[in-house]
Amino acid sequence: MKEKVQNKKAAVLQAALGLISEQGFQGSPMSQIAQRANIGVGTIYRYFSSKEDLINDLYIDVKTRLAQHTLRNYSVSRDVHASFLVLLRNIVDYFIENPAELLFMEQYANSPLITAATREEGLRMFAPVNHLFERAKDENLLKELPMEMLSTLAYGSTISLVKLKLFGKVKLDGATIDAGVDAIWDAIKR
Amino acid sequence: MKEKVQNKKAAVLQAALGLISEQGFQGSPMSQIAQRANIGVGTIYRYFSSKEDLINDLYIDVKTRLAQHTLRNYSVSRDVHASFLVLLRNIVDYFIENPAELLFMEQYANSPLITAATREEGLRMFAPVNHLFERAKDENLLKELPMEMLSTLAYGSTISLVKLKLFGKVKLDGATIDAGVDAIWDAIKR
DNA sequence: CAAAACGGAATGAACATTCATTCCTAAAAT
DNA sequence: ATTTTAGGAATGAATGTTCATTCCGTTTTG
Repeated sequence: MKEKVQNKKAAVLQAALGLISEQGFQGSPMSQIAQRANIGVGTIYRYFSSKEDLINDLYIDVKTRLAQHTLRNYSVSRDVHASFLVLLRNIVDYFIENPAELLFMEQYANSPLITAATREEGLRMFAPVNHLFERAKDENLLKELPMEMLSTLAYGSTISLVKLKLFGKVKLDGATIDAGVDAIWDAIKR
Repeated sequence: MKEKVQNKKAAVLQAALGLISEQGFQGSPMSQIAQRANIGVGTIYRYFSSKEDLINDLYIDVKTRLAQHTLRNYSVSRDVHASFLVLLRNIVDYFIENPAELLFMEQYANSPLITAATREEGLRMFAPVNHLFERAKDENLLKELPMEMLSTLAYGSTISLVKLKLFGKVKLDGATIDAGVDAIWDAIKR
């Protein structure tokens, strides 16, 4: 059944995500991935042609879910500032709920294991975000700095925020995180 | 001669840094490290008891140089805001000059390969930076957010800035980077 | 019952580490 | 001044292990 097929493929992806985020790609044997997914080693190769193929599929898989969550409650009708806060808060919430995804993305966002095509595909999913930045620029809300710099600053500090919440020694409540997101806006706003 | 000893050990560390930053720890065989350092494989084991020992030594090595460069031209007599800009700019400059160090640090700052003791030792080197943040807080210059959050935001966006300069598609001149550092201050300042 | 899916043993390549041997240098002997 | 000797440094072939991938007998599906 197609259902079972999807089940096994998804099981492999989930097992791989957990192991790779903890131990890295080279530190996660196919045998271990199979064991964690409760299937035989050989079965993995029915769904992925190689270990590299597996990690590229996983990259797309994670990025897809991230993009979906990021764009939750996002609407072009809302004003730019509010939209910006919603997007950042969505990213924060998603990674707080899914730490393995964060570790995986951080480790492989710039890895040579991820092919250019895969990376390209991942980028396309975030087009609305770029669009929002353009809108902000048009409305003169942003500092006069290269767009890439503004978005990179925003994303970089957002990730820092999540890491602090997940791995830091301090406890952060929702309000404090919101204040952090506001601080990020301060960095890029005119 | 002692000189030769130091030369070989340094050669191993340098070779390992280059390879590990590009291919990761598990992706960098001792044989390849030896080859790149122009020595025999066995020789590595005269200086490092294991591959894990090597990466921990390398971590200290890199962190030491980073701390030195970060604290260049830093003086407690200068005012807080100026000191802050100097420190961040030093970090940016160091990593721009040493991309392998950046990639290495990003990959292993939170890796289980780095022992708690090693991490601890690395942290101690940045005591003056924490001190500066305390001073800023005492002078009421910072937002009323947890210290860890402010420093994390600052460091995270600084690293983003460097990555943009190193791997981004846009060209960034010194003035633009300075403007970026200013933006980071905007994020944390009251 | 034929075809597809599965599992895990088998294979061969790659690897970290060891260790018997060689190399180098500098002091001792002549 | 030349040769001998000694000991630490360096080496890389050999070892045992781990791993990705393949292969093929078994089970499940339709």
